[in-house]
Amino acid sequence: MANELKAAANPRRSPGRPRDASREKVILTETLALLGELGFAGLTVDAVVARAKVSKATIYRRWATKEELAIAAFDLLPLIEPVETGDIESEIIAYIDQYYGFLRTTPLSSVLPALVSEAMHNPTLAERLNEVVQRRRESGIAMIRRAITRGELPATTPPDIAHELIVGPMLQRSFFEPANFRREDFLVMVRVIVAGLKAVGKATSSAA
Amino acid sequence: MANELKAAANPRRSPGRPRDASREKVILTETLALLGELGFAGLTVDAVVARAKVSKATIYRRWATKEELAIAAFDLLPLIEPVETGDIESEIIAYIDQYYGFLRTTPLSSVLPALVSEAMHNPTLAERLNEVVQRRRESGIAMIRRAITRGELPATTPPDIAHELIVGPMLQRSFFEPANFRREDFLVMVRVIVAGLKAVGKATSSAA
Amino acid sequence: MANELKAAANPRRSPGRPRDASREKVILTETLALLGELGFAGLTVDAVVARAKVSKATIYRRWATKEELAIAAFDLLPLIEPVETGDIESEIIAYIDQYYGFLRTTPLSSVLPALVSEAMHNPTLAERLNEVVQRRRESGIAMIRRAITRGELPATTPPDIAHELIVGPMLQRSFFEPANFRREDFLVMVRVIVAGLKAVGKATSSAA
Amino acid sequence: MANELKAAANPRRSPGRPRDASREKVILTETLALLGELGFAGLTVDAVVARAKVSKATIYRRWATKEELAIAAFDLLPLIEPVETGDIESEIIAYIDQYYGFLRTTPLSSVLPALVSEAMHNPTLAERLNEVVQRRRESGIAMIRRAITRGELPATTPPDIAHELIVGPMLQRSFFEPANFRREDFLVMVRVIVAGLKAVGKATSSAA
DNA sequence: TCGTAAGCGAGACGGTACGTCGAGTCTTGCT
DNA sequence: AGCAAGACTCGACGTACCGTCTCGCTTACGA
Repeated sequence: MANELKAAANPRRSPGRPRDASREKVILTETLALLGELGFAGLTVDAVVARAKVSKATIYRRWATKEELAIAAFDLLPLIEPVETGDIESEIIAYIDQYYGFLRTTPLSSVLPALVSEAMHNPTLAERLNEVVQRRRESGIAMIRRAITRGELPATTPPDIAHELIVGPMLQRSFFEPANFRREDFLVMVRVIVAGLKAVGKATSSAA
Repeated sequence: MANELKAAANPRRSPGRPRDASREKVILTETLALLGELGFAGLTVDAVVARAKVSKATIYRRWATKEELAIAAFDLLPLIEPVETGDIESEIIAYIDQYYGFLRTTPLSSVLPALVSEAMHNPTLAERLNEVVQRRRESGIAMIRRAITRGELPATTPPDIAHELIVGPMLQRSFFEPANFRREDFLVMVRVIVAGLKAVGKATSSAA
Repeated sequence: MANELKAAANPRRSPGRPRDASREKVILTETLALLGELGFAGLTVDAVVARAKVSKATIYRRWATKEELAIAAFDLLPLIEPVETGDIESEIIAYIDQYYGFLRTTPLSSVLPALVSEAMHNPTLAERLNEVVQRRRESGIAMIRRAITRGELPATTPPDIAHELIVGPMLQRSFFEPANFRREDFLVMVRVIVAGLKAVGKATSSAA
Repeated sequence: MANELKAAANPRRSPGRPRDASREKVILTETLALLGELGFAGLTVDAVVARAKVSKATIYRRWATKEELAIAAFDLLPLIEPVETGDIESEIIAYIDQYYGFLRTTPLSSVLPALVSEAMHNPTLAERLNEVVQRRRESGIAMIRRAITRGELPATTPPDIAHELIVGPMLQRSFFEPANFRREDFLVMVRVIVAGLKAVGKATSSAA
């Protein structure tokens, strides 16, 4: 019968009024905006309510705490999109340049440390945060992998560790001296890292 | 009379009862303990008051905000004390080991990101935080300098940048994956960094 | 045709699916139960929804507010049914006994004051409430009238006022000291009221 | 020493900043005003906060719930002050007139039923309410006692029950038909009650 | 037999108040 | 002045309830 067909067609449709996807969007957009203006500590759910013309219940129905809301908003931020030039050093520089762009134009630098801090004492949040951060790392690691495939970096290079060598100093600079995010310093660091990776790879392979 | 002598000896001595230095100690100790137990977000001044048997006024007479209090407490943490073995690679590893020790036994990982987050929108705090962090860096940079003096690292090595290459990944790991602070990963990273510094130094000096 | 006959027979029949009368019953029953358990302030429409397995829309299609719903539920309560013994004093006592029974077994004492309170600032509700209360008074007033007809009470006795003399103290006791609803006190009061009505009636008629 | 004298003079003085009595006054005054304007259901603590320029904490430090606050405010209302004319019937009429005055000029009629309703399911509140109501009854009962002392009412008259006969109908009228609080009706009722009390007293004493 | 109009359960939605909690300030009496 | 104690203002938190609305589905009637 028709009923059976319908049920079969969309068996998982839950009853009741479905959630309004547009609410999600408005909420996260305004959250992100407020995060940019005031930082995480200055973010209040009441302000989101006021600006998104949404009820508190609608927010808390979707995210359990202010922190989870912030992560969700944070997750809207664009990913870094590595370019492939064939020269890993310049690729990494471009990667850093993009990161720097985000740093200036998004609430990244305010949200991220706050969430990290909170995650230290909140496993649920830690997991959520980890998912998001992990996903953001992928494109960078892939960039390293391509350089290995190209033979530009040694085959024994561990991509995630190489990536960590790049991102670590960037993170340190953006957290502790965001005003001194000097490109020339990173040029030096990238040169050291790439040289180091090559040198260590050579040693390893010749040892083998 | 004795009074006149006292006044003459310390002309800037303000009138009234002098501050009780022991209060400072109790407050900071308890603050640090609470920071360790609950993290920065979980820290409340009322809790400090309760545990230190101190009045709120006594706290706010010394530090203007909860954040400044946290920095002051944080500043009590011991510094890393590099050992000098003559081999920079093993020295760095020892440095990392000590850092890891602090990570497990102090509220470092919780306090630091919270303060960073707050500092992003609060210049006063940013400056205070910078002072403290800067001081903590010094011993590590000195360690690099000694390696240069010994001739172990090229003379052209910029000590602060070298230090940043080491600390960055450590920070990144301790913030985002504190549970995976794996020693073997750092062994690899340190080898790459040292090799890179040497390689780049050689290239630079031969080019000169 | 049959259709025309039907339409003619019930010309005002509105189109669409007719209301399900069973819903009304379930809703009011559960409302009354909840009213008994939690009182008016503790009553929530959501709880009615949950227990009656009914949708909110179904409730609000029938009653405009929680208050109206409560009145409707309240109106289900049985009326007092006076007995006729030929002796007005014992009849009144029986009347009070019945009232006391309701007091213990129905949410009367909780619902009534709440509705009264609300009615003070809500004319619509006040009118609805008045209708219900008025209807409940009738049997008691009729009891007085029969006593007048029997000649037991003076012909000049105003039945509604006599009734009010009886009900007033009962109400006062059940509202402010429900735990002290002492039968012996009412025996005294009834004796006074009946004696008073007779004495005043005699004076009035002899004066006339 | 002086210390001991002081301590002895005021041994129960609790340490810390004492509560500001003026806050209490402002809060209760505004609560009463709002109660009058909006009734109990319309009363919100937030509105009290706004009008009294007081913080919520200051309110909740003193009263545990909105209901207790309402009782406290309610308790500010003036008591009925019976006049002594030597004629109990006219005294009762004057008593009723005063009550009627309060009914029109105070939030009595809105607050009282709401509190009664709530008290039915809240023993703590019930007790608080009972204290207040009991105190308000006293002057009326004393009025009856004086009439007994004067010999105007029989010595066997139970004062509280006589009082209840008067107040009951008044309560019933003010709760259910506040718009029809007709003086002439009460004139009749009072005549009946007084006549009844005298008649029953005579019967009792002659029987004895 | 089919379409139209309403009823129904489920549950999302805006709004509003609740009572709690924390930061930072102020006010006591005492030192 | 400093100190312990604790009241005070301000403002956000997360919860709960009201009354409205929007889904997909069902039920009756009338064309």
